[in-house]
Amino acid sequence: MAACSVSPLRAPSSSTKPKRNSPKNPELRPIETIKTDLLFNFNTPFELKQAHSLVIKSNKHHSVLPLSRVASVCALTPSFDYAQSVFEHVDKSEIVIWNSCIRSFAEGDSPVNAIHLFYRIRCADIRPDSFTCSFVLKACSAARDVSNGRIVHGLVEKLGYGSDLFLQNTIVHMYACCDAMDDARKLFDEMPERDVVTWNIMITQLTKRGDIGKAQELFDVMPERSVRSWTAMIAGYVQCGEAKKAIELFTMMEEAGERANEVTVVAVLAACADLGALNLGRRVHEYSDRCGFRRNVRVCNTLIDMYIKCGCLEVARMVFDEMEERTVVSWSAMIGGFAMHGQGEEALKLFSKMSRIGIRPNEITFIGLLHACSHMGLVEEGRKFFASMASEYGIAPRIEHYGCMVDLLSRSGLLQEAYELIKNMPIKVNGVVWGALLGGCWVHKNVELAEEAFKHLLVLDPNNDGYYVVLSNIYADAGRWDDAARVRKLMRDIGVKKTPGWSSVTVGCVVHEFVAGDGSHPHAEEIYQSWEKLLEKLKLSGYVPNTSVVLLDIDEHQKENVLFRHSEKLAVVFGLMKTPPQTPIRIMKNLRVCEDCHAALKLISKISDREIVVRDRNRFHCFKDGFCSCRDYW
DNA sequence: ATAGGGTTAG
Repeated sequence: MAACSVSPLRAPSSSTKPKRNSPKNPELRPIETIKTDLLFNFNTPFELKQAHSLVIKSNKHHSVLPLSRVASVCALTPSFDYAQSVFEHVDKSEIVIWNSCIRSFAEGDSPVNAIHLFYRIRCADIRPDSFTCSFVLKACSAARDVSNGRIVHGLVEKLGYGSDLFLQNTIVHMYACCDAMDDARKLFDEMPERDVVTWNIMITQLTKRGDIGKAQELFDVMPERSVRSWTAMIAGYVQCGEAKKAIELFTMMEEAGERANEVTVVAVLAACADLGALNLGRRVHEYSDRCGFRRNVRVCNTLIDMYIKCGCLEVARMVFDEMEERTVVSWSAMIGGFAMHGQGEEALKLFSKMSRIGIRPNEITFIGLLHACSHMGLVEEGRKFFASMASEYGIAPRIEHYGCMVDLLSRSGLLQEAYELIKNMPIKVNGVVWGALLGGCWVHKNVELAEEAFKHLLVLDPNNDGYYVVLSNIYADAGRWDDAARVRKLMRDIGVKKTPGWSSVTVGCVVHEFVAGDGSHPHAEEIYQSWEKLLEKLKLSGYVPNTSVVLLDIDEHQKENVLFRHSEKLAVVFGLMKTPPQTPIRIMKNLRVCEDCHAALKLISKISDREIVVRDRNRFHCFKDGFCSCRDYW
């Protein structure tokens, strides 16, 4: 294959034609072996010839499948002209066989082979047709090989296929995939004629690059839209974290009379998962049932994820149990879901079941498992899983896994061991890892190590307000008020702003949002009055406001007022007011629940006989009868 | 035989 090494795609002189070599590895294998391999399992020219003779004997030499297998092997061995001699007696034209072969390489694991084969075809002076070009361009996209892509582009023009719309689309796609967006855009702008696919390619590629604005511009002006155009935009908005816009667009799509397909459903469900939009999620679930989309594994996986992130673990489990086939993604989603909901035992049980039936875990499965161990304080179990990643499954732990381990160790009070783990990590430490140690230092009151962790955080992630808040809390807990104040001053000096906390609660089909201290809500007056009444009952049940979580230099009374306006309190009061008794209240919050709200919510669940499900930044808290599913360990 | 969306974690 090194015969013509100048440019793989230029037509060669005859001297560069590969020679017909004798087999390098003529190991003799009994013919029966080849038979049982169904003629397709050969890799040396010698085996190839044996297989060929079998193809002829079995009278299959007219079918493309064994022939393109023969051709594929030739592409990787020095038997190219032998393959050609095979094709001489076939009723299909030779280029058709090569095309099918290039295509299967282009769509397989090693698209580079498609490019190698194309080069051999050019070397043999065989004229590519437009299909050949489209397949090899597809391979260039997959291999992100823009230089060969450019050469094929030139060749397309030279061979007179330049005005073929199919090929133009493929070329635009190729440039975009190879990160040559300017070339793609230029070509797109210059195209005399475009079809809906052309527009869709541009839109999809722009959204993949996070350029949702430009994608929207094109979407707005395109002459006609297909389901795929809508889907690309919806998926694009989900990808860049704008789930609300995604759902708006989905509504518009329905109004335009377009019917969602499996891919649309996946994107919309992902948006519901992000927003905790259970009602829409349920509607899409029913729609998927009616359309038979539940046969699709990805639809089910996304459904599971949606229910998990909307706090409906049981429904997620039902969808999981009803699936016809499950992939590692299904198992990982479910394991991670149990971990997120504080049901570590279930997560581990599911993992054993998964292993028993022979599904190999991937790196994401382990993130769920380590989370589960962390939430249950299962240090030994976690250590074992962590070690088994490399030793049993050949998966190198990534930074996220180290983060989980540091979290597990430091939450369990093994702060020194966690610190050692960080110091001996074979990969670069990030803020999340130090942040996990800092969190452990808060729980276990270790000021010195907290200072050490914070030192690194100040370098790695100085704009993250959470770390200042935690360190300040640690000082406050230790009675070191001056130091706590110093941290707050440092925060001001650097210009780090505290992320405003918000919570949302769903009432009927409407999501109501509350920001901490919210006086602007239309029902603010009503909510505050309700809170005062609730507060009396809370105090009778033993609630004592924990003002230490308020890090402002104000007096106790003012601190209480700040505390009582925390967004999750406003949201739960509103939920109690506006939803029927006994129904669960579902709340979402952008930050972690503070200690005081956590204590209050436990009591509220008891006093008002309600299940309160709170989706935190990290996990779920399910408050019921005065207890929380996190067992106060979060 | 030809081009364009999608799942788990962070």
